[in-house]
Amino acid sequence: MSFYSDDVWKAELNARGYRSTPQRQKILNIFQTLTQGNHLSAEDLHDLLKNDGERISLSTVYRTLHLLVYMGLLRELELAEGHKHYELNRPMRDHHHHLVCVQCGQTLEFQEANIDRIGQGQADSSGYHVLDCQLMLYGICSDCRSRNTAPTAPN
Amino acid sequence: MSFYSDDVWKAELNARGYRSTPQRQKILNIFQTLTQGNHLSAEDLHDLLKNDGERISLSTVYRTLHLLVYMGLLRELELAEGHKHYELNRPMRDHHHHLVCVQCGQTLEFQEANIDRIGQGQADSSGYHVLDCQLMLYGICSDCRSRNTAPTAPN
DNA sequence: ATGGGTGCAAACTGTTTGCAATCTG
DNA sequence: CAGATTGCAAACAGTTTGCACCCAT
Repeated sequence: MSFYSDDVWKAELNARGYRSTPQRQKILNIFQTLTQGNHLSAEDLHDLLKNDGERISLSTVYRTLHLLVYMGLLRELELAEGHKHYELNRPMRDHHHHLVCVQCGQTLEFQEANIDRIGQGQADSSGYHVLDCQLMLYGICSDCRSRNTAPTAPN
Repeated sequence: MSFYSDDVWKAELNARGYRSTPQRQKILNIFQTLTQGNHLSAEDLHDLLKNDGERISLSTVYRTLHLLVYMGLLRELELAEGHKHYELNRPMRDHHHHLVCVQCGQTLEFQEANIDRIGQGQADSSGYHVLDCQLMLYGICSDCRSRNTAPTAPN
């Protein structure tokens, strides 16, 4: 299920002028072994590493996340929580989209190859190299709608 | 070009237990007269109001933006700048999507009715009431790609 | 040995909140 | 008049940055 072995990724990093470090290897591995559909915040990832007994600072976590997004290996998700989440970017397969309830934060995932196709087409015709393509649907789930019979204040 | 006249919106607010205030009216009007394709951050909006001689606090701007998103009148955009932008939500017409270059931040808009149709279908079958549907494409524009012959560091 | 990477702590930015005063219905 | 809304200032969360030390290449 791994896309990059440690040394292939090391080569990839070196080719771009970056260096392979234990922290970077460890972080990529966490994402590569993460169950499909899970996503981590910077804080989540930091805790996870700490619990694993790793010695790593939150700054390095942030710096590595940026690097991985920049290299196209991770995708950055803006869900309902107010902070970013990250997951492995699987451009061709298992690529999915998100449906978020703006009231309770419930998040559903779904796949839809047509969207990726359309997005790819748009990017091509604009000369962009696609790193990520996400359809974000924001709405109100049926539970919240039924709970809303009485007018409620946002927040 | 206005969707809500001041008193129709007042009625809408009252029907939901909210009150119409000069600040809220003013903010909605700004968005309703904003040129299609423009979007404002909370700060932008606050400056705009201040320059117009309005007396309004940044907190109220934030609170009103939340309310408008919650009511489905605005859509919240996560572009490349690190803070949120808002624009009028035009569900049926002029609805568009964004293509963002993660390196230079250049943003292109495009329309694609099929996406909205697919999104709507997904939401329906999950029991969601859609407030917003946005396809976000993140990539690297051709200018940045050609500028990238030498490896560059992120940030 | 060179210069990229890390950890730490401090700074920063955008956003939220508590509270007293004010305005709307 | 009751209760929703505002402005202010202080608090907050997540993220970024400067710098001295460390480690890959």
